[in-house]
Amino acid sequence: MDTTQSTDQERSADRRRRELLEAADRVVLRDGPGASMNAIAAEAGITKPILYRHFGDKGGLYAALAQRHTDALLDSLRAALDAPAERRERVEATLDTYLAAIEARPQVYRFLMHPAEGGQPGGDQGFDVGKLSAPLLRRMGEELGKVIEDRLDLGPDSRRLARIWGHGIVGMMHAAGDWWLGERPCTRAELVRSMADLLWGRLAAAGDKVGGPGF
Amino acid sequence: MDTTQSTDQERSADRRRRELLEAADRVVLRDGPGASMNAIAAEAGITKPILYRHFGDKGGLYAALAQRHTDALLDSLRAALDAPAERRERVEATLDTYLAAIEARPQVYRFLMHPAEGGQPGGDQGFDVGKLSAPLLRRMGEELGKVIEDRLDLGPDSRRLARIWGHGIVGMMHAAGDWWLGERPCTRAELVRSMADLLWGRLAAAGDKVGGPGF
DNA sequence: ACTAAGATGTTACCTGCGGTAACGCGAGTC
DNA sequence: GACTCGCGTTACCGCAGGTAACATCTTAGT
Repeated sequence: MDTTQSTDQERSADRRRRELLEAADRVVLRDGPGASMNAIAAEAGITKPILYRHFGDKGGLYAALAQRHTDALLDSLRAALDAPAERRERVEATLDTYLAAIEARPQVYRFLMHPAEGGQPGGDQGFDVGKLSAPLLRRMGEELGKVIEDRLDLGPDSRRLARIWGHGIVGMMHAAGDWWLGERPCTRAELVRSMADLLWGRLAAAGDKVGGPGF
Repeated sequence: MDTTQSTDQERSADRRRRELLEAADRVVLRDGPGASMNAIAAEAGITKPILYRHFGDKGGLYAALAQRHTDALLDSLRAALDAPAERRERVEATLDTYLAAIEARPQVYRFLMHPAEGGQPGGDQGFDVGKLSAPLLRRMGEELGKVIEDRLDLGPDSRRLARIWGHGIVGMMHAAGDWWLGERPCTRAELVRSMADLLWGRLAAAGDKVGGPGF
């Protein structure tokens, strides 16, 4: 009759999907990535085939799960990036936001950076070289690149330069954050300051060490 | 009798090990990471248990394999880093060396950055947060950190700063290289120049864009 | 009211993986 | 000749991802 029924069904299916995702989230948060489909289904109170009907395969579920977290994190980062402040302050705020996020929920972070391996045997041949690294890194790199291009005046090659810097800075943040999370060699604030110093050219400005090997 | 026998045996075992590693290398190069132990054993003309006797488990084999390539790449990088030239030239040479390596053999690169997932079910609980990212990244970060600390005069916090920068720069190189390898948005030389520009403080020096949103 | 359709859920199974136990066999040693 | 010991095999276990086939309950059509 009216559309309420179809919308009800639609809503029901959608709600179910969200419930499943939340269950999956709990399991991944508890068991880390590599959580089995069986475990996730059990947590959701159902059995495997339902998961497969909703998400196709494990990659689909993980992609859906990853997108939720990625979107959330990207929102935080955009907020820090858009704050009304000096450029250096904004950069530091963005770095700090990212680090705070991975510090608060390392399991989620680990899951986002380690997306399920993928690649079934057969057909993958011949230098495919697609989706090498985590989608989150790519998305963050692209976003930052856009922001840089929008905000900064970089001369003729502005577009190319901005994208390269976007991916580069995100990679720097990621690698340093990963190492820091493992070894905790200093406070978060120190790490943020040090990285900002690097981006502000202190590497180029530093003097050679006296008595160095050969020069 | 004399030691020739034991040395012969030793040599034999060692040679076997090398043969197996080379076979594994071929398979990984062909099938990418995720190559099965069966496939590797078949390529070597033997069966699985022999692999397990030599390397313990899949992680052991992959670790041995990874170390060969990692050592080779690190040697190249050290050479570029130690060249007698201006700092900027050395930085560019190092970046270029890395990019040339991943460009020449993307499958190897992919394998090195995607180390086997690990983590058997059970016991892994409770915020372990170890070995999050690829060992190659860590090693490169540490090495670069040492070089920076040795060469540059960074004031009081020299040690901390150098390590942070080491990991950060390596991460920048990795992420930008990964993205570049996938999309090929520019030449290698352009990428190298752009990254060096970033490290040389062009981000801080750039002017705000006129007509930007709000400032 | 009876039936047809379709979503929702199940059990039971297939394939392929990492990993291992048990056995076979040839070469040296006493 | 018996004993061991390195090298190799077959056959198997457990568990993962993924699927086929069956059961069920709701809803629509006549």
